Amino acid sequence: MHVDLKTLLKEKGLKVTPQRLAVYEAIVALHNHPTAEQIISVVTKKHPSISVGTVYKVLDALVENKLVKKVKTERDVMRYDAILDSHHHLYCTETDRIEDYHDESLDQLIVNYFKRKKIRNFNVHDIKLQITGTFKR
Amino acid sequence: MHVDLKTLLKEKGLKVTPQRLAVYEAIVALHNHPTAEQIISVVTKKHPSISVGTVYKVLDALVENKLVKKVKTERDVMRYDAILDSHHHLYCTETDRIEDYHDESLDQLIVNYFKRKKIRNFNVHDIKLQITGTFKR
DNA sequence: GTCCAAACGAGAATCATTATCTTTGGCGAG
DNA sequence: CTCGCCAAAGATAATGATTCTCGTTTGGAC
Repeated sequence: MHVDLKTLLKEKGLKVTPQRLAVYEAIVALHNHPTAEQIISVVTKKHPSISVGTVYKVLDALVENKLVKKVKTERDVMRYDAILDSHHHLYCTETDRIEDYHDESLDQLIVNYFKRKKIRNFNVHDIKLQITGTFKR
Repeated sequence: MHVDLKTLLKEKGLKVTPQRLAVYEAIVALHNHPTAEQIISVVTKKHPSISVGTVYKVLDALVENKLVKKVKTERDVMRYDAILDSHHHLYCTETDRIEDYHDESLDQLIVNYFKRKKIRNFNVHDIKLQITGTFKR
């Protein structure tokens, strides 16, 4: 079950527009970190009148309000992700696929580690693992 | 002491050119993950005849041969880094500064963790931590 | 229904990065 | 040391994702 975007937009004082709903739907439907290009392609299929610039503006607005996440890979364009919670990423070096990786006990381990060991001159807000490798066939 | 680039290039069967030396020197001198733009600026100060395209080609060649690393941040252009070993990154959300973070016991902890717990359908090659936060003043 | 800031559409502009094509020069063979 | 080949450099055009501009439309408070 996904949160209702209409409600979230209203809470943030943002207008509910068909364009925003369409873009958000597209991201949810595509899951797995689509690029702006993929999002545009899906959105314009249903709503051919929505312009490219608008999709980018909608994405920015959603990111700004933490309804969507922006991800960047080593050799790639931006990717977007309907937000859920903080998670790690598996990067496949062969196919460029990105998958989410959730692992609470790993998170616990790391949090505990940094509870004991501080980094000099640095306040840690968030830690994400970038796990590169290959998917088994 | 830094490794001698000349030797490394020769080993890889690459030609030793003043342009490659200059670019590599610039990265080493700048440390802290310069952008291509910063590298170009430093390089052309000493060697005004080196063209922008060449710097990019040199960077590609160095990355290709694992003499330099390419890093991408969330809202930024590419950054480069003279390679030494695998390390983690501290990202400052306030200043956009990136610093290396080495921590062998942390690496050990994580390696051990994944030695016990495998990820379904995925062969891990490398794990990097992306630690975001702020530097203390 | 009216109003107006917020959002949109269309397309131009930006700018980091790539590609193309010609010229140069590193360096191994002789 | 000289030659010749081919990788590499130079100059510049092209690309392409993203941003900007500006005139038009519209969500939603009143």
